[in-house]
Amino acid sequence: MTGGKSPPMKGIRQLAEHLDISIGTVSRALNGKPDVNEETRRRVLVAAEELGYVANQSGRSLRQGTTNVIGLMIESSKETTENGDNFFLGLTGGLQSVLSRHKLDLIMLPCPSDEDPHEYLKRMVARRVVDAMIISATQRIDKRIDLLSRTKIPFVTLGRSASGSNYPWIDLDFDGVANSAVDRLVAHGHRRIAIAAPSNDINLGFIFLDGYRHALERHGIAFDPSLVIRVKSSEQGGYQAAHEILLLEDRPTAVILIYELMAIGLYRRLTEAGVIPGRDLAVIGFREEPRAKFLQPTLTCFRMSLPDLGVELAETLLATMPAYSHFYPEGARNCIWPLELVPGESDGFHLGNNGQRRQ
Amino acid sequence: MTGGKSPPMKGIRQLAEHLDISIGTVSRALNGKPDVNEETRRRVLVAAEELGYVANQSGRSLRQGTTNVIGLMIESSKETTENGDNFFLGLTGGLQSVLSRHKLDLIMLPCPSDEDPHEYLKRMVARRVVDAMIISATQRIDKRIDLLSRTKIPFVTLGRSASGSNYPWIDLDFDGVANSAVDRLVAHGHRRIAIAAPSNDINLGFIFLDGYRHALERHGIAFDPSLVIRVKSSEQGGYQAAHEILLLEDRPTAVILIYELMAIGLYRRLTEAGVIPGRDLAVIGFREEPRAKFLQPTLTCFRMSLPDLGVELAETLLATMPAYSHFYPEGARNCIWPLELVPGESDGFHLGNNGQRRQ
DNA sequence: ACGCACTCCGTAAACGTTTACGATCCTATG
DNA sequence: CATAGGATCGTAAACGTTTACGGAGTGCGT
Repeated sequence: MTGGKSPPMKGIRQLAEHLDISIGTVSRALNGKPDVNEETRRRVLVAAEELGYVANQSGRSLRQGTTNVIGLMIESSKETTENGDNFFLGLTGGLQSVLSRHKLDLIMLPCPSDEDPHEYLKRMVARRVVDAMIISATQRIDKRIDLLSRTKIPFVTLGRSASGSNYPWIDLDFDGVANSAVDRLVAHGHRRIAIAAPSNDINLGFIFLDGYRHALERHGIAFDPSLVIRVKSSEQGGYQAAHEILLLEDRPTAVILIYELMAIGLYRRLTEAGVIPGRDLAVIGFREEPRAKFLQPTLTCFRMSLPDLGVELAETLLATMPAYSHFYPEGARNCIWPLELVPGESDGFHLGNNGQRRQ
Repeated sequence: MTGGKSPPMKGIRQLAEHLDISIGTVSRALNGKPDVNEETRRRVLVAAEELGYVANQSGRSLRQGTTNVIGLMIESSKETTENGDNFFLGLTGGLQSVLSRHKLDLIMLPCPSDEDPHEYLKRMVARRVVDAMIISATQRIDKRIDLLSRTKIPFVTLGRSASGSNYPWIDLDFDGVANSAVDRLVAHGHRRIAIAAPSNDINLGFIFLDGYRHALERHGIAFDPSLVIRVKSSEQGGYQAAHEILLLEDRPTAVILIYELMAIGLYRRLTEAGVIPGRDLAVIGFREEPRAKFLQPTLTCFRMSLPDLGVELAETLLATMPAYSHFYPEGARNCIWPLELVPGESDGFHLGNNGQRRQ
């Protein structure tokens, strides 16, 4: 029933002429400004709906200096691409539930793999295509944070950098995960626990390793550098990790993986060597994902709610934006996001020998 | 070394004043227009780089009526979010490799799960935030196609609808996949082949089933409606499918899944019943994905190159855009994207009994 | 009758670009 | 020398909005 007669609507001017009202009043009516008769407002809204008029974003942005768009930057590195994108999609639901309340739209900005993320971000920011930014995969030292602070673009990062802490970030509780994993394994009698993590450049890996060391310390277990396997967070990395573990003289009885995707490669290499995960080597992975459910034996790993994390990110971001901060007086920032352990079979707890070798 | 002295650059006017050149000339210099001295152009470019000037997108869009942004709409349905997939991110690389050649940027537009995709698209289109659209998950009858055609926004769909065929689309070769799967199973002696597919509303399922029927026909096998299992394309759907298959009186010896994620649920239910995939029931899945590699026995499925598909999509889209069509004179449209079979163990071919029961 | 306050609306400027048009200068050609 | 024409640049209009400002009308109290 709607629309279909006049040319598809050029702009607010046509709408004003059609109503025989001034263009300024139409704008005020549409934007809920006070100085307009309720009856006229109704007429305007009806006509707008009828003719399918929606304000041109460029004109509006140009005038207001604001775009009403929040950008979620995702760098489609080769790894990310392989890993899958349900992480970001999982986030969007929660993000949008908060943003839409303020009539803000979310767009995802995939950084081309052949472009420097810093340059890409710079371009996007300079072009003023978004009002604020959410960035992830934070490096230990990340130029993007300086850029955003310097240009005064509101932002929040998923993952903290090592640099100054005076910016809003949210990070996963890698420390807690490492501690919890070690605790669980030690309680099961394990003393030689390996860890597979990427280079320390990724802050994630750094914190993870740190938590691991502290947990060992807490249990009076000496830290053995040879048990730190440096591999990529991928299937191949997992294969490589298993390979190196098998070569160790005093072979560990357990291994903690920083990423569940590594488990598939690890399983494969172990199986080749006749070593059965869960029985001969306890395995704990990091994140629960649909994929992890494919594994046999099922992987013990950690779960988090992506939608809830999205909500937290959005609220933290809005709290830093002058136009919206009064909605979020707490200004909650620098949150460490908890994860919950999901028991599986890969740590061997389901087997009879839940030996309380706790000396 | 770059930037850092003057206030972060307001606009082209400041740049012009700084150079003591008229604003028009600066614009022409930056945009590579001919009427400008090469020496001045150099000066302008240098100064722009130095001061970190990048044209404001809103101003530019408003004047030119073009945004230089291509939108990839992704609807984050509950299934997509939960399932986890690398599909869209896998596409972006190929898309961008083509788009960046024309200085076009790609943004991903995630439709909120609580908003009608059609309304969402309408909003985005009306606001003129993108020059063209790529939409996916096409329904058999999809209002979005009418909307885009009516408003004359260039677009390409991934997946064809049942309606008029006079628009650019690219679709996966479900027909070929179904045929190839049936051929393979029949060559192995199977006669009772089940298929698990979603409702016919999804055009994908419709075409898949159609290919399946034709393939059976070709081999002189009667179509048995009871072998068509209608379930959701998810893990639960797979479980459900296995359950229903096990209940059938004249149990099929093989099953074709429309989505590899179903395999995990299917495997689980089969294992519960003591039926071993690959030995007692041949299984062929649809799409190769990192997570399919988690399965034991490995899944026979079909592979495609997502980056290449992205390239094809981008080129098809550009071919329909007046400003770029001359780069793609073929105007290639309506392409059916081929897939390649990846042999695994789940179809039992690796076992000795590659029985040539071919009557 | 006058002024004041209030409601409602129209006018026009401004946002940052791009670009059509015309002006200026220079060179070559007659 | 006059002039045509090319090279280079400046001027100003236009894109579609929003919004500060002021004007017209109305009602009310004095």
